Amino acid sequence: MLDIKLIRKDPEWIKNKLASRGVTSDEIDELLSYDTKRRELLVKTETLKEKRNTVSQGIATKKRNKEDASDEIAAMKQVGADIKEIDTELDDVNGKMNYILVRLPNIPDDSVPVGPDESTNVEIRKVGAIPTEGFKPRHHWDIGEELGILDFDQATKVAGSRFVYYLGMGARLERAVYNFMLDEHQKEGYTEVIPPYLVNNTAMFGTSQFPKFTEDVYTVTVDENPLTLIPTAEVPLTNYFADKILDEKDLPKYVTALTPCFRSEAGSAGRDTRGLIRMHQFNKVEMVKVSKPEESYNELEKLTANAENILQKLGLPYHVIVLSSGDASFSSAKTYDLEVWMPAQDKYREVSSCSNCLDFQARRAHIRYRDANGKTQLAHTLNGSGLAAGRTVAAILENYQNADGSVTIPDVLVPYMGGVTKITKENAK
RNA sequence: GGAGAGUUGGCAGAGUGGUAAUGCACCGGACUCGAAAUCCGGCGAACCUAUUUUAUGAUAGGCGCGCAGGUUCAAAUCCUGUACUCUCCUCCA
Repeated sequence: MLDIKLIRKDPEWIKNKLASRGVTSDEIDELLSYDTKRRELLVKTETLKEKRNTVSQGIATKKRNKEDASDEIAAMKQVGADIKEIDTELDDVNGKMNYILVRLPNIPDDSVPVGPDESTNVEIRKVGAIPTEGFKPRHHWDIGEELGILDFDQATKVAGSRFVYYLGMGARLERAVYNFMLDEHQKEGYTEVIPPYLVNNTAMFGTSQFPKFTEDVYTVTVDENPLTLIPTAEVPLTNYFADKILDEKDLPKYVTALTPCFRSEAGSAGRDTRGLIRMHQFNKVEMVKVSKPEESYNELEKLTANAENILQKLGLPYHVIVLSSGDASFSSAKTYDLEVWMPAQDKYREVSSCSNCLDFQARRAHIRYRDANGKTQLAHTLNGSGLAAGRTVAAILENYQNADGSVTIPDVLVPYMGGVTKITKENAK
């Protein structure tokens, strides 16, 4: 959520900044008119409440002295009615203002390319050589099904489309991948967390998935009490700090978690219908940071480096892009995507998204810290995948495939695979 | 699932209709070579608004006793709903 004071102070700047994020200047004008109205009503009602408080004290004194106070009480009856009326109007205006305010995306950083969508993203760097096998690379789903380590058909029968069974060495490989990631992040100073996988609406609002993106998630309701299956560990990890006032000396905070992620993928029908790329349920290792404002962009670079470290150690070619203003996620001021090379698709695919949300989530979730002067300040929050496990497995299958259909295990994963260096039809189960 | 108790400032803890005691902690001062102890004084979350100043504030006011409503001139206090915590019973990986 943006700071209404900031919008009030420089509306033209905000309009300009949010233009490429699908926000019209009319929306900002409407928002500001509600803000003006709201403040007028606040002054009115607060003046009346001050009067009520003063007179009520007088009534209390009189009553204590056994004097008659019926004139004051009669007068206050009207004041009370006036207050009620103004407060009702105030609630209405507040509601209208917040409806717009909580749906405004974050302001892109000055370093972010301005543009409408992914076509205006900019490549920052390319790492690792794209492999040139002497054979035509096959898709990971073909490799996986042939080895018997992935079963999409039976998963479709049991759960529906966009689900999968990992079997034998496939399951083992995924476990190796995320254990490796968690171990690496622990070395970088992240605290490992196992969070709740279902969260309430307040948490979903805190990280700004709600109210705008309710259709992208699965929500279960028991006795009228709705809980949402987390679409990313960002939600429970960031909300771990909700309603807290941290000590400046304890910042930055680094946490990491492996969780399943659940996404309805509404609106992506027909895209990536095969393979591990776009599932309703997938494992992801997430990194979350809470930092002081002046350090958050430096922390974003370090966070991105932590994610890149995984790809480098796995020997997977990738590139880093900075998302343009129109393509970045709702709460992000700046996002780097890491895209891994998928030989069979002959293109890069996203495996990580690293974002600095500034105080956008902190304002919603009340994540604050006390600075050296004892003043409370909003902290900055960051999050990044490190990495999506399923997509990483897909990338390993494709990049490490051999002509005979077997898949070589990246060196760093061999210890996690119990010494196995290659998945073949023979050892796959 | 059943029964009961509870939720108040960083912590502890009073307060059953008149506008949040008190203690500890914290800050300043005195005493002291310094500290502790003691004494004196101060400070009570977070948030919002107005005025003023612009830097990191000041002043006034509102709000605030888990949350949301209601009754009342006035609600921590009464009523309704709800969340959570604890204890006991039941059940359970």
